[in-house]
Amino acid sequence: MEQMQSKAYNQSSDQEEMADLIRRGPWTVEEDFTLMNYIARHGEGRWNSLSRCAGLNRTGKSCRLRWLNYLRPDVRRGNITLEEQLLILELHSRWGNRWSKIAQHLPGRTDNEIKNYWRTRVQKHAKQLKCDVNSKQFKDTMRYLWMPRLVERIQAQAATSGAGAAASVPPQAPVFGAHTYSPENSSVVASSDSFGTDLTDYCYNNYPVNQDYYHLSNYADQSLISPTAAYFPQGMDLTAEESCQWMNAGGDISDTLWNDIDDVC
DNA sequence: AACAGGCTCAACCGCCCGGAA
DNA sequence: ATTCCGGGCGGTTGAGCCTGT
Repeated sequence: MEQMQSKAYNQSSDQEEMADLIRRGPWTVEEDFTLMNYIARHGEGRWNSLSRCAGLNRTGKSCRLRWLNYLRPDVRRGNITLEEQLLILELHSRWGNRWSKIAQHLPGRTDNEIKNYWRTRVQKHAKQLKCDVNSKQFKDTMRYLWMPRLVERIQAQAATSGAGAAASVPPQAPVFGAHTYSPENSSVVASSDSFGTDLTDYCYNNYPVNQDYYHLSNYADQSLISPTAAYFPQGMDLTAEESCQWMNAGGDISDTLWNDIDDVC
């Protein structure tokens, strides 16, 4: 650690004096404590002066990042849930790499965390499929295979969790109007924003209160019972047959994808 | 047990934007 | 109108951990 921290200092001659003052690299417990204490007493913002006043030899940016991504009390860490994964896929298909915007709809998750999830999990699959993450091919795979699979697994999870989970469903379980989750009513394809809005609003409103309240089974109707039927509707860019052909053409790749989807899910 | 390769994620970088001076 | 500064954002890096051999 000592080595790493000393290595982290700038080493150019002109910057030597600065390097003595400005620390970089991993934060120590003491620094975290100092930052948290200062923010508790004075609030956040004006990060450069905050850093100075708090006696932290860090850049303002570093302090801000540490606070927002790690120290903030409402930061949630740990595994991204199935529901969160689905939401990320959905929102990313709408907004692209607007991580902070996506993060706003996943309470407690930081843009950094979502970005990392996307890069390590989602991009990995694009790589395995030998296609670009922004290609239509990969987006179709996500839309027609990955996301339905996620919904399927979420349902299965809800079913196996049994009455206990059911009991935690809020009295007014969101049905999201007449909308069911399928690609055509997702804003990915259709102009309607209703699914995304409803879903994200629901997540935002309920997730911080009780995680159990947030599960997609509540707004899934019979169309989700058979994802393959529900997800390859008429008029889609890719028909079920085309999708199957495309996947089968991949041979091992398709098997790998399914396995990976299960792994990731 | 030791090693290599892959993966994760905290942290940094560079760019951009908006507001104040 | 211009410059400066704080803050936000997406992209990238690399140390440490994990896993397979």
